[in-house]
Amino acid sequence: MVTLKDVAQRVGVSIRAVSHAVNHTGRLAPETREKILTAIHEMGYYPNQGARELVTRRSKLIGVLTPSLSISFYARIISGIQQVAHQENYTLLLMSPLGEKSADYQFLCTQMLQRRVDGIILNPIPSVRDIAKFTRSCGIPVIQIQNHIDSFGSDYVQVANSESAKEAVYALYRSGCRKIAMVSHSRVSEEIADRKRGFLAAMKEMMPDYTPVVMESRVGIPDARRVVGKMLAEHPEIDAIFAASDYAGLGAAQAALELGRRIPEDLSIIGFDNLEIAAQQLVYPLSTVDQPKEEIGRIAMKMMIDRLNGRRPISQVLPASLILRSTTKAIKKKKRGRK
Amino acid sequence: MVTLKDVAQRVGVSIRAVSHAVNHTGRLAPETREKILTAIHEMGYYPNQGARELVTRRSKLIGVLTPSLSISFYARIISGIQQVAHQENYTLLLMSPLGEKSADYQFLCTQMLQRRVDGIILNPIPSVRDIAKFTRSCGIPVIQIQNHIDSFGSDYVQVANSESAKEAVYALYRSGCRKIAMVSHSRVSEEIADRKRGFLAAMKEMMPDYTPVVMESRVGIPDARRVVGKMLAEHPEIDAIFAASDYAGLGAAQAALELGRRIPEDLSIIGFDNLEIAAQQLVYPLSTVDQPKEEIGRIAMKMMIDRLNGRRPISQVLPASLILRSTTKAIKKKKRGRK
DNA sequence: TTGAAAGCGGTACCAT
DNA sequence: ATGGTACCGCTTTCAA
Repeated sequence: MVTLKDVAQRVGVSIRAVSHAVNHTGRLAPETREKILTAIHEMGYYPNQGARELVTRRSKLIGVLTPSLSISFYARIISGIQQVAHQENYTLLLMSPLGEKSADYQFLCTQMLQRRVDGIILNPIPSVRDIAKFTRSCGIPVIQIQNHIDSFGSDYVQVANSESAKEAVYALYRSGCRKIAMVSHSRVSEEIADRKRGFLAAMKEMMPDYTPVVMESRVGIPDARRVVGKMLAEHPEIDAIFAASDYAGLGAAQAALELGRRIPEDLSIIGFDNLEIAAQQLVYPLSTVDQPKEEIGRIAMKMMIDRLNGRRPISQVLPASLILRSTTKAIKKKKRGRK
Repeated sequence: MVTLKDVAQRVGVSIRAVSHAVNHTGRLAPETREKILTAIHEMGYYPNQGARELVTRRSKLIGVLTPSLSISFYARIISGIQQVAHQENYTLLLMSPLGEKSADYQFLCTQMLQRRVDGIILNPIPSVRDIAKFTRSCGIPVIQIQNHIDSFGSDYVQVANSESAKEAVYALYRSGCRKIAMVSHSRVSEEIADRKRGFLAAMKEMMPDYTPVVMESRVGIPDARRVVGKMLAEHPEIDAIFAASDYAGLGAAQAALELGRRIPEDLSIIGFDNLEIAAQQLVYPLSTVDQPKEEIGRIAMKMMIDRLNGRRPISQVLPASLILRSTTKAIKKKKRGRK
């Protein structure tokens, strides 16, 4: 590997001169700088970040902790993060645990600490609390996505869960549905709870006398399918389901189909997240609430950079938009129709 | 951040002692070591990898270059890589380009070089050749996944593309299909070409007198759908399609459905890759050739470690297995039926 | 404008 | 068994 010193010797200047040429900093005679730059190019010199970090105390590395890479949802968020990281010359250390155990997460934290990441962008993961002590102890900034747990500080970006849930209910109502149920998730997280709150509020607003059915499933299509199967058997009057996630929505669709219900004529479904898997259904592409994933990522990284530069970023709650596909009926009324 | 020196002062030993305690190396009195270890724990000391790298010339960082994170296929491979990286205490630098431009890739290479990655695991990406010069010039080992382009060296792991394609054709044949067509991809890559070779060989073997229809689409569902629509219009006799990828398979299914064909009665389809999106179709989960993605990742990383330790790993061609789901008819004959 | 030199946090060699 | 110390590649202060 060619070093600063090598370049300096070759050009016949001091190490310092080369350093400043690389970083576009300090005062340097234009001609000297020119000579150095061409030498750098010729010799294929690349500054050693590790060495740099040692003296500047900044690794230019951002840890991104995510539950699983194979969920396209997070991949899109990461893509957004990447976009602004790229501009600002930061490198991402993408970390996701092998299993669910909190030991796995501790391992990831250890790795991030050893690499001296400048900050951490935290997607919602289980056993979040275990990690808090790591990040607190070394005092590196954390930006939370979707969650905002106090022990990680106050910087977060998320979607308007409650309001979006309301919009979904309104859409269902306008399309003629009245017996609207919800499938929520049992592993309680704040964002899911918010969606449920929004659902209940909207139901109360539109139909004060009706008490909606709400059931809970574990995350994933299979369990949602099981739960919705039971739900429809017990409450055959249900004509629409608002699902706390697209997984739940897809599970609901599967259950309904198995029971011979037509979608959307007999049962309408709206999911949440707009996962690829929901969009790409050949036969029943799912109506859903779209989270602006890349935008979320971009904003999170921008907030990170603000923090790193000593500024105080402001946490954001983004609007989510309804995407009506095949699992909802066309909306009548005056309002504009399906998307 | 607490340093070696801090720990040494606190315990009252030399820096060297602490270093050896951390690395479980060198000779040390058991009691000294014990004292040091507890101090390390109490003080929350984490060795600075950057500093380590400077002297050991090993970053313990492996660059993983991948076309897109949001394709679950690569996520699964990465998961496999992760598993063995974890064991061997390597950290992954996951890199994927923002766009398709080769400038993007150069940027990623620059980042990897600056971080002094010990090696690169290379998934099949466009403009692969541009990258070769980077990796050659610094002479770091490269393990290729799926491809094996000579300019990157001779270490690769891939699936038996040609043989697997043959198996798919046999399965189609045994289920009673005779007019079997193929949808290939136009952006020529060696793996796709192999699948096509396998397809043609099997067809020639089973039905020497029939010249199968082969058409090409761009990667992605929409274009496959367009191409297959045309194909079925021009050749209505076609009763089965072998697709070079699940995207093509899904596009084929969509086109067939639009033309009023029943699946699998009128048209059978087998894809390739076993993507999540193909498995999770509510109504037409796709029959496909499963690539053992995690296994591929694990093997790639193992090969990487072998290289890094001066051993010469042997490149591998793994078997892929047929997964028959809803888009193929039950196989008659003596052989065992659907999975 | 430019060069010399200190020091960042480690490792490893050489004494003791 | 343990301590002292040179040095890895780089930034940055200080003098010239």
